[in-house]
Formats: sequence, structure tokens, C-alpha cells
Amino acid sequence: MINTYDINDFKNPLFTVDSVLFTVKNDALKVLMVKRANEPFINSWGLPGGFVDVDSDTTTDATALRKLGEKTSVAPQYLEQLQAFSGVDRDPRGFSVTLVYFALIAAQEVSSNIETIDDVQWIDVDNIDNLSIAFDHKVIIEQAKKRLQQKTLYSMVPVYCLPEYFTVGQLKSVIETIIGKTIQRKSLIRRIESANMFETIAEKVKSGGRLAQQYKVKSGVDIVNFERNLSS
Amino acid sequence: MINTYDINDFKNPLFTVDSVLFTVKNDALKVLMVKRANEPFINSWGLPGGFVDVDSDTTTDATALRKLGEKTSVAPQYLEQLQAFSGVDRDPRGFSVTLVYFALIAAQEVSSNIETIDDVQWIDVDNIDNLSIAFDHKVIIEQAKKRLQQKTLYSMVPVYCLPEYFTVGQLKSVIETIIGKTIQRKSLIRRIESANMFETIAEKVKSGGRLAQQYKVKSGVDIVNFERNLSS
DNA sequence: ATATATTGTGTCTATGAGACACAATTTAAG
DNA sequence: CTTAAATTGTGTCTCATAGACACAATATAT
Repeated sequence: MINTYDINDFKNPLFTVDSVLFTVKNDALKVLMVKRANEPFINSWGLPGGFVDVDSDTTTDATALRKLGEKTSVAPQYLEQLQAFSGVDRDPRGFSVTLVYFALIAAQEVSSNIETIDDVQWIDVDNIDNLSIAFDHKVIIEQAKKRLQQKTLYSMVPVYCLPEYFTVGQLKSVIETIIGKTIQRKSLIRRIESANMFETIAEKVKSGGRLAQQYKVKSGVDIVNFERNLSS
Repeated sequence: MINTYDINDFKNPLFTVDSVLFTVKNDALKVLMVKRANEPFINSWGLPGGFVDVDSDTTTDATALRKLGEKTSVAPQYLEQLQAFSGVDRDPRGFSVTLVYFALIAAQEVSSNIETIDDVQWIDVDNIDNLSIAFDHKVIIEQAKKRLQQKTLYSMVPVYCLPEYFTVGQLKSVIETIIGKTIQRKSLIRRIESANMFETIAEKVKSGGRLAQQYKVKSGVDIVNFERNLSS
């Protein structure tokens, strides 16, 4: 019986790749959303994504990057798989699976490209309840936000929301926006030093007070995980 | 152009659901594998899994449970998504995606059901290099093992490799097998107490020395995550 | 000059893991 | 029955790192 299996015997589920691209802008956590131009959920806001192009995409990572590139013209600084969401009910066209990626980028990297387009926008994550959101994307964004918050407690991922050169003050502010509470500057500095994944920049920069030390991510280093969380 | 999109216009990727079901047996980490009865990779060992049945499975979770049930006759005590693996090269039939689940079960729960079947076996994870493994399942198992080890450092997931009633000694042994190093009994007891997810059983049990306190997972509680890792 | 803002350091406390001694039982050997 | 070995459970000291917070350093604005 199992020998009779053939690809074409199956009603394959509808398979798509979507991305939750976050950034921090004006002290708020934002997610990139696209106004849908076609059914289902026409005119609602949805996550950027779409079908795999099996002829040009070598992996689903490539699909995610390609679809994000179509909306932002740039590649995110950080990309990882979040989770697949599936079900018979989530898409009116039938059983569907969407593989969702979780991405971070510095607002400066894309703002110039999207500011003129009104169907691609940074949406404030705390405002999605007031908007019409396609599919189960509201739930997906909530999950992605939780993952981002969790990772922020034990890693330095938030640096990928900042430009190449950044200061402790900027990183502190981004972290506080993501987790929704203040942290100790001292704790952050200890982590920056012990992570060993940043290098200091000789030139300091204005900050409204004493000149601030600049850092950048060392090239080729991986994200470091700490063995202890910040107070959650 | 986007309006002409239709499900049938697309060469959909081949989509499957596989599971890495772990248990600890005889002080070794084991993974459930199935000897393949058909091409591709006939006679190699592969992970239990298969295609979604869009008429009976409500989600991919259901697919994973159904496929595991066909091999073990029982549902695992713990199930979560690991990751999707995709690519044009991993399956000779073309671009494929497999959504992989990560599951745990007590060896006692299934051993009676599989001992008589020689094409469904518990394979020692440290022995997979000596076997012929289908697709990229060797890599997948490695990833799953890493995730299990990581989760073991900050949570109590390993209890799902144990029967309903268990002792500190049994849990300590399972944890040590998973992470490959010894831990402090005292640290484990502190975690058991602070996690607040176990209840004590009045009746104690023989252990080769002093009688051992038994514990069980409180019904309805979720897995607790600690804010600090065991030494990794 | 002085007030204010922000950065950076010094240091004390709090929490929880690691180490390890030792007490409490239970089984096995004589 | 006595003693040794095994295993469980407790007490407590050390160690690493986050939180708190004072204070010094240095910039801008008035």
C-alpha cells in the first residue's frame, strides 16, 4: 500500500513563507506589514510573504529573503525561523501551512525605501488590535513578539535593530522598548564586555551629555547566548 | 499580475511532517527510527513521518501525532515544533520541505509495542554515524539533540522521558544522559521545589539505599522555564 | 559660572548554581 | 546481629552575575 504513494496522489497543503520583520523606531516596536491587493483578505494588512518559487529559491530562507527584498529592497540583518502555523481554517482556500520567519533590521536601513509607498508600512505592534489584520497574522505577530522579548533577555539580538555603529544608550533604549521595562545600564555594559562580540570605535559621538563610546559587531561573530536572563 | 495567482499555477514544494521522538533507555539517548520500505532511500533508517492528510488532519500537529501513533500506538508525553528543513537537494524528487517535530516519551510506554517489530527501533543517538540514514535526517537528529540539551539546562522537560511516578535519582540520571555530564543532586532538588510543578507521592520506593521520595507532574501545569542555566 | 543631561565606574546586595561534608536509611555480606 | 556499601536527603560555604545606586567625568544650554 505504501508503495503506491506518489506526489500527485496527494492534495498538498497550501504552503507559504511569511516574515515578521521587526524594527524599533521612535521608541516603539514596529512590524512591517503590507496592504493586501487581492483576495482573500483584500485591503487588510498582512505579513510580507508568499509562495516558494521552486525554480529560483534554493531553500525557504531564500523565499523569505526574496519576499522581504521585494518590499524593502534590502536584506534584514537578522533572520531565523520562528514557527510554522497550520490548519484547515486559517485560509479560506483550504488546509494551509505558513512557515514564518522572524527578522530584525535597523529602521534607517529601510525607511527611505518604504516611506513613499503607502501599501508597505511600519505598524506599531501595540496598535495591531485597531487594524484589520489578514489570516491569523495577529496571533503570529504576538508569538514573534514573545520570542523577540525572550531572546532579548538572554542574548544581544537587539543590536540588529541598530545601525552599524551604536552606543550603549541606544542599545539600552532599544532593549527597554522591546521588553517594556527599564534595565540597568551597568548590567548591559557588563554583557557587552563579556560577550566579546563587539569592538570599540575610536571616535566618540555626541549624546546630549558626555561623549558616548561607539561599538560595532565584530565581523564573523555569532550571536552569544548568556546563561542567565535579565530580570523578566 | 498578482491577481492571476492560483493554487494550481504553482509547483508546490513537497511537504511532509517528521518527528524526532526521543527517550532515555539503559542510560542512553535513543531516537525512534523506521526502516524505509520504499524509495527513495529504501532500507535506510528514517524518521517517522509522512504527508499531511488534508481531509483528516486539522493541523500539522495532528499529522505528527497520527504518524507517531501508527508506529508506537501511543501519543508522546511532550511534543513541540523543532524546525522546518527545506531545499532543492534534500529529496531526489525535487524541492521539499519537512516540518520536524520534537517529542519525548517514557521508554516503558512504548517498548512493549515496538519490541516485536524489527522495522521500528530505538536507535542510540551516539550510533547513528554507523547506520545508513535517509535524507538529511542525521542533521535533523543532531539539531533536535541540541535543542533537547539546551532545554534540559533551563527547564524540566526531561521528566517527559520518565513514567508518571519518578524519583530524584531517576530524573538526575536522565538529565545526565541527555547533557552528557553530571549535575548536583542538590541543584536538581532546589529546582524541583521552586518549579512548583510537581507533587509528592506519600508512598516511597526502593532504590538500593534509603527509600526514595516519588514525584509526579501536577495535572494541568505547563513546563516551567528557569532564569538560569545549569552549567553548560 | 552653574545647572542639567548623559556616560561611565565602583561597589554592595540578592539570587541561585556548584561543591562537598554529613546524616539518614536501606540492602548485602559476613 | 554487625558492619560495609549504596543511595537519598540536608546544611552550608563559595562563586558568578544581575540589580541598585552613589558618584565621577564630561558634554550642552543658559
